[in-house]
Amino acid sequence: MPKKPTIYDIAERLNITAATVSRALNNNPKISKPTRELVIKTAAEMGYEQNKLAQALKSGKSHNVGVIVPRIDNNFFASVIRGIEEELYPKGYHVIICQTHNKEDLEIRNINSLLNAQVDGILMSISNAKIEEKEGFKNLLKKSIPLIFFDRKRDIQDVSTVTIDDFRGAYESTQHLINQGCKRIAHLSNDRLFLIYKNRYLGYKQAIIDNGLEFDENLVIEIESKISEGKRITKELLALENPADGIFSSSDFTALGAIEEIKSQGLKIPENIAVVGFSNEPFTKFMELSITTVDQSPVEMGRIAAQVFLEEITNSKKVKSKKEVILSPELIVRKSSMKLENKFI
Amino acid sequence: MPKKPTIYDIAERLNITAATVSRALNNNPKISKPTRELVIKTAAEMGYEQNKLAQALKSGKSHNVGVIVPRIDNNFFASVIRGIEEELYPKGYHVIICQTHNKEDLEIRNINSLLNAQVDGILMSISNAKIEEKEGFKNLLKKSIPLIFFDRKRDIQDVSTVTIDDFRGAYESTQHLINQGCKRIAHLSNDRLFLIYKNRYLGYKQAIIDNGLEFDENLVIEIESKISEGKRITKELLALENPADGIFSSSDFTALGAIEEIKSQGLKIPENIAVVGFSNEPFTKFMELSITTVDQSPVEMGRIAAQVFLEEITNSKKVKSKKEVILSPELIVRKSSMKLENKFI
DNA sequence: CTGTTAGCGCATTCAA
DNA sequence: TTGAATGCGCTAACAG
Repeated sequence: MPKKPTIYDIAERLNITAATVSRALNNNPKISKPTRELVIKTAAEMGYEQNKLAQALKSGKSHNVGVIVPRIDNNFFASVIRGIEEELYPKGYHVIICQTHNKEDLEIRNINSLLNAQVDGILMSISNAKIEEKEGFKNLLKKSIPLIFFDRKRDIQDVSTVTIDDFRGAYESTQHLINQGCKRIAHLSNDRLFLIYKNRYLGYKQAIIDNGLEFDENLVIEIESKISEGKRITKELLALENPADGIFSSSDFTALGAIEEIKSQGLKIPENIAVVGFSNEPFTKFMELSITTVDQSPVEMGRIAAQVFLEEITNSKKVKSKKEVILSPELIVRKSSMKLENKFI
Repeated sequence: MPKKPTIYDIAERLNITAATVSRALNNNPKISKPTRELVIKTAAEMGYEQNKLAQALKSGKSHNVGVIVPRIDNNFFASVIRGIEEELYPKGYHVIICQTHNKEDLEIRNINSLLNAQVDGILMSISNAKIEEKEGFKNLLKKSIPLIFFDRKRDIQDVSTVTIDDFRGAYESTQHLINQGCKRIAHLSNDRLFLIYKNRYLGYKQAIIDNGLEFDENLVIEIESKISEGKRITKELLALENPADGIFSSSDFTALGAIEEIKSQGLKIPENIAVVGFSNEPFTKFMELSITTVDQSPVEMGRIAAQVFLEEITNSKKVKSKKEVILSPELIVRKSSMKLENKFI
């Protein structure tokens, strides 16, 4: 394995100095055309490749960004990461992945570890419901590197965010269920310290109220985003004396659990109970009883988050500024909520 | 934003030298306990954090590994990456993600770009059917860093691989279809320059022959792993004068396309045609007509690939050696191939 | 046990 | 336009 040539090796071969080589390779204007061309040609011959580590150490820019998500094998997060990578790779950035598994301490360790690695920015979907109270996070805020939240965010000064309009997504979903004739709609929520769940809850509530239906706090339940949890809680909901005739779930997984439970009890979907999920996970489309859901355009979300990062890194001279991007949700009506008589609504 | 303290800052404060600080921080034995403790305490007070870039430049180890996949928003690859990340993070490595979108030239650029970034190893599932012929790849082979192929591999000297036993997975799938009574089984294949597809084809063929059925090359079709392609080709298959009564697909996506087409023609699954896919994508399980498929334990595959990397990085003094890990596939029988009379086979 | 020195590979300032 | 010198932050060899 031959040692990698450095700019010194090529300088020596050409009887010039490393500085000149560096300039030639970096399109520095202060260099003669013949020299530049000679250097570039020789570099190619010698199989020279820039050592980005050295460059990074010198410049203070690693050209790496860290992305922190609960887990990557989840279509939503994977798609966001896809968008981020696609946007950043052409600009010369690499994407470093960290998973939190929803462990609060692991998230903080991820942050520190990325900071040590000198990432130029961090894009994350948080796992700590009150992340702003953690020491490790405060530490991150003090740095001058861009920090961007996507999807699961908290409102924190100087931290830009990219989300969809969760309130609207929830409002439209609930309105859709009401249009289908539902009168008593349950809401499978999640920890509302996370703004996305809070906003979905608020959108749901507002739609109920705006339509003159009775808002019943007992029909709102906070559970983890798991199929089994959806099942478990739906069993309870169905056992109520006055059961729901519609379910708006803040997660496709709990919606799926709900559907399984409803079917196992011999009830019809959507006739007896209509169901709407959230996120447009692939399985919601492929199922025989396809699930109505809200699309969050995750790839786009990733792209935008990456763009916000690029803007912030560019305008870094200016004062820190916060940018909030809110994408439009798209309600995708499928069989789980489409009652026959209303097929075209 | 206060400037980050370096070991010099803490050395100055303590009236000692940076070398001593470095030693204290790195658990070097040649240092007195009081000094070490004082340094550690002071470092903590000053909010010191190690700059891994400098360490990397000095040591030649970035503690980053590159992972190259066609795309990340695909459950199989996302799960492999999950496994890799989980295995490597505790060892102090970060995972850098690159996507090829199945573009051969992009894959080569990804390799170069990761090499520039001084990654300590590359784990990849290839997009170039004959990657060994590409200049950029030969270049990578010359380096002394570990290279590991997972899933989509090529047999190349010195390159370790982690795959499942595709031959066996295919053989068992086909045998299963035969057990269900299928006599004329089609195979939706893919570019067989990729060993995984070649082996699946060979396993299929062997099962046909071993069972004394007629092997008909016309029933083997190479297509891209897309739902639409599965649909298109199934339409052709069904139009044959002597159509198939079973389909073994090397991809869940083409299997899904096949199922959609079969159903749209009013045929029954599995009664008229039984279908088996490959990969155990989540949707195969959630569908009403769940799809029989072969599980590749992707998270495990990622973990193993990471372990192979760690072994190679550790034994780097020795000669380069090639390791081949072959995981067991697991046939998961579901409705798409389970004929009623054979429910328990 | 601790200090001194040097260098990883590069880009940039100051001279010439 | 080019060369010489310096430092990014850290570690390791060599002294002492």
